[in-house]
Amino acid sequence: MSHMVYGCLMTMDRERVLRTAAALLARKSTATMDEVARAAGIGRATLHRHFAGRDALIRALEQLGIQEFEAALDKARLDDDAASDALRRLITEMDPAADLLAFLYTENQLFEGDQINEGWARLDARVCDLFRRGQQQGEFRIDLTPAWLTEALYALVGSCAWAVMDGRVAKKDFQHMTAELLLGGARRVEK
Amino acid sequence: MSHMVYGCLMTMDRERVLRTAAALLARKSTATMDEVARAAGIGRATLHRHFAGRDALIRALEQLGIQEFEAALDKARLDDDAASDALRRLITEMDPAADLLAFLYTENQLFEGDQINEGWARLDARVCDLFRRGQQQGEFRIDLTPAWLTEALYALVGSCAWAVMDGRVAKKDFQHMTAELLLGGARRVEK
DNA sequence: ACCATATGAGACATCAACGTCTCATTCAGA
DNA sequence: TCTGAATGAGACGTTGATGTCTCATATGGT
Repeated sequence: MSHMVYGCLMTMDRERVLRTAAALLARKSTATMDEVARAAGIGRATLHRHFAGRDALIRALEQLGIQEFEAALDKARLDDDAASDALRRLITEMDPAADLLAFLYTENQLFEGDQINEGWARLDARVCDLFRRGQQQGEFRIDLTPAWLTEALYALVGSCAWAVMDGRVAKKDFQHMTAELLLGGARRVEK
Repeated sequence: MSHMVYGCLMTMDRERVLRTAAALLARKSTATMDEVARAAGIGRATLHRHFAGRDALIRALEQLGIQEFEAALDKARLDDDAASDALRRLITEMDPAADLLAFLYTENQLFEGDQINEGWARLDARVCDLFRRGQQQGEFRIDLTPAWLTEALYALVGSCAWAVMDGRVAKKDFQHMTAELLLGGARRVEK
């Protein structure tokens, strides 16, 4: 049966196209479908065969981003040991998907309430729980709300990814810059 | 002469339109010229009489943002006393313009090299100098580059403004949340 | 070598936003 | 009250991106 091979090739290609699209759209969020196709090295018609339209492409990117972020959350084992170390692990795991997440973070404002993927709420909750645990265990300061720390994590990951793309921050420093700034701000100050 | 009155009214109105446009575009960066006009309570034709086109509107917003940011930098007296306190003052002064700056920060990626206002470089340098001074005086940690701390300031101000718009952070907490997180991350840790 | 499928290139209609225009109305100052 | 400028509403034409279509070609499996 060619169905197995067909399906496999499709998903592989689909994956590759999505990666390329994410990389391009992270830099230029208004990139044309034609530009996306060229960047992926395929024709515009083929791009439309994979994704019904621009909306479908963005939604697929959103889905991919949710998957990657969720995988990062799983791999980071947020409930193990100190919250600081868990946060460090999370940032490390987020690194490969930073571009995609940065794009989705700024683009999410466009999903005007009508159709927000419920996946984000679940992921938000997991991150929020980590900060809350850190606060309850006396590791993090309590005057910064978990919701804000969560928001700050996204913002710093996104802006650091953007700074790396623009050459203002070295790629190898991504984890250190993001983690240290956020941890320094979140950690409780010993008196 | 009606010219004086005319000019005054125009600039006043222009200012008001720009404010409204900034508030709207910060939430929905793809807002139509028609939506911008409606939001400002004027007709689309009138909007075009004030600003030659969408480009001109964005450029005017950019100019306004640069002005406001520069004024904030001046009022914050970045060279006085401790760098920490100067940074706190800066964030306080940025508060009123946070929405506009948040919009411009995310929108700047669209100015693809061809026409970047040189004003930003000057402002970047002033902020960067503040962080550098803090490092040289032993107040800030030196493993985070001034360029990254500058970027982080923009990112945190922007995302906090956005969080306030969405009700995830209380408006009165803007300064505290932003300043404390950034300062905690920037400050040198006593051993 | 053959055939089915996927692909790339391009043509085409559609559509939304833009920019320009006109015209009736409103409003402020003389 | 009169007059001229500014405004709002709307009617255009234009443009750029989108989505759909066809057809020739390439590719991969048999």
